[in-house]
Amino acid sequence: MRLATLNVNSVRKRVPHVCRFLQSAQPDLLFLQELKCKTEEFPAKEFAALGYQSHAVGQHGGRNGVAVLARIPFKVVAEGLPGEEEDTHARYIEVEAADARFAGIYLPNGNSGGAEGYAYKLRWMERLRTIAAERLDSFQPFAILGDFNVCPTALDLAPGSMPPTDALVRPETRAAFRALTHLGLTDAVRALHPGERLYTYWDYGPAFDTNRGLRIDHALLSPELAERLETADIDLGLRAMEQPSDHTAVTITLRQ
DNA sequence: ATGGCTACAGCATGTAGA
Repeated sequence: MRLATLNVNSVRKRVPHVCRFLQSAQPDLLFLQELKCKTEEFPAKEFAALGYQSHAVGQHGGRNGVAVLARIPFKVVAEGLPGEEEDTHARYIEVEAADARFAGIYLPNGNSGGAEGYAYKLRWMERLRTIAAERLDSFQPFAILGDFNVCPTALDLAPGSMPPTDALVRPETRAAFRALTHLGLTDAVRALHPGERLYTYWDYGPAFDTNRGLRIDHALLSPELAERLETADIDLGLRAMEQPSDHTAVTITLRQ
């Protein structure tokens, strides 16, 4: 089974990129983030033509938005992250497929909106930890894929590319990420590539050519799925295309 | 340390991204 995640930075601008990725990587499930469109504007037909059914959670105002594309049967079980009723951001989708639960997330960046913007990010991470704990307590195979907006360690960003006060690397951010993984979730890319400098995001401009990037897109696996982990790879070709997203895709394969 | 990019809303720039 193949699972993938990609922050598209506007899905309508990235239809060719997503289609190329679907055809080359052939994921069973692909989670998208930063749709930047309303639900009804999601280009479902283009993906259906390639054999992928989809479900989008869009948002008014051209911000956020998450979706799942699947070539296997799936059922959407959540379109938002529980814990804050007044939270209208489209940042969470959860599906049931292949006898497992998969969450696709777009975790808040946390650099805008001042202190409240960062506080929202930390609250969101705590809400995610709560949900992850519930899923793990029920012993259902579970994974979280998406744009976490967290560089977990110093190995996960180009040296000197960020001030230590940035919301992606702040100690409180990293502690919240560890609180999540310490529940018993495995960082798939890091598990198979220990010690390697790998990035999933490069700023627009010269950053990709000079490989000054960040590793902020992750796949976290419950023990049942981590035992089946076979490969975890980052698609550099997708980021090298014309008019790309500033992120690229992470793909993992599970045995069976 | 960030906006030198990019995208969006909506029509001039402001906000956000990371």
